[in-house]
Amino acid sequence: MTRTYAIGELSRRTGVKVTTIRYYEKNGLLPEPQRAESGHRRYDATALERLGFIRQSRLLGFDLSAIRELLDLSADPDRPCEAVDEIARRHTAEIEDRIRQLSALKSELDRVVDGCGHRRVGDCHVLQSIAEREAADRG
Amino acid sequence: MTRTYAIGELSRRTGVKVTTIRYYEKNGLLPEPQRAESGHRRYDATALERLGFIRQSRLLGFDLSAIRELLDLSADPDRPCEAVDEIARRHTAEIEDRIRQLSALKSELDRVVDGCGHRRVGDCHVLQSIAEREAADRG
DNA sequence: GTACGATCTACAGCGACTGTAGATGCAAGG
DNA sequence: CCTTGCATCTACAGTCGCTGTAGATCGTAC
Repeated sequence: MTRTYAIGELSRRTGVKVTTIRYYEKNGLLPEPQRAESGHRRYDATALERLGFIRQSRLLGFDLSAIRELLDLSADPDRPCEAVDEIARRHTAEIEDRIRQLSALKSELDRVVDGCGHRRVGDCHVLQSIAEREAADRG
Repeated sequence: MTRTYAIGELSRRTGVKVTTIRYYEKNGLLPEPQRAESGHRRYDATALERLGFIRQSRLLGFDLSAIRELLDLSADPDRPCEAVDEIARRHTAEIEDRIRQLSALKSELDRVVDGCGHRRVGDCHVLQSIAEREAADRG
């Protein structure tokens, strides 16, 4: 008879909020747990581990559908792990893209903000630059 | 009698989707336009300019409440433009933060993905690294 | 017994849209 | 004049990953 946890304790142990745990359950990331007579959810070590995995994946920026895939794949330990690799690399590539986009954005913004001499709004450099940017579309 | 535009033409000229234009109107970024007898919206050059400004601001990553502020400020050309500058700099700082976060995330991910030798899922390096990451919280 | 916190369900709200349904309008071709 | 086909209209639901709310019940400590 191993230890079980109420949802609040699971929450404390993983750092995932109670409402979020229920949300994960409703969205199929966590299986429906057993219930105490009172109707309260009771979790075991397996659930603790699984939720920990979900949390770490979220911290790494994986979205829930990617996490679902990772969990599904890990249920099947004999399959080759190319699919796992694929998901991780795709995600890395997305983050690289995002960094590139944001860096481009930042240089645009720097150009816009640069040289604001605290004039009146009427001839504000920032507002003018925004209004005049028609070339740089599709960022 | 200057030229007016139907919503579809405004959309084509600014690159903002028709539904998005109506959304902006509902959320107070665009004033309610005049209507033709049929009930169809009719826009003028002022609306075209304002929507262009909104689009460029969105491309620069400003959120709608910041854009609302910018539009409100620019309605008052005699005020000093410090507030405008403030908004732009705050936004730039947020983007710098975001880039820093994503860069940290990317090195984490690189460490996780690194050295996947296409094993079986059962001893997949990627899954293990995620499962074992308990130290690096609060990213 | 009673007070307080934890848990329950069910549903609304966030931001910035996007998509849908079902009803009209309008301009061009036959 | 009639049809075809797109544009436009309103109103509302769905996206993602939660968060917050209301109102009820449960469990535990005093």
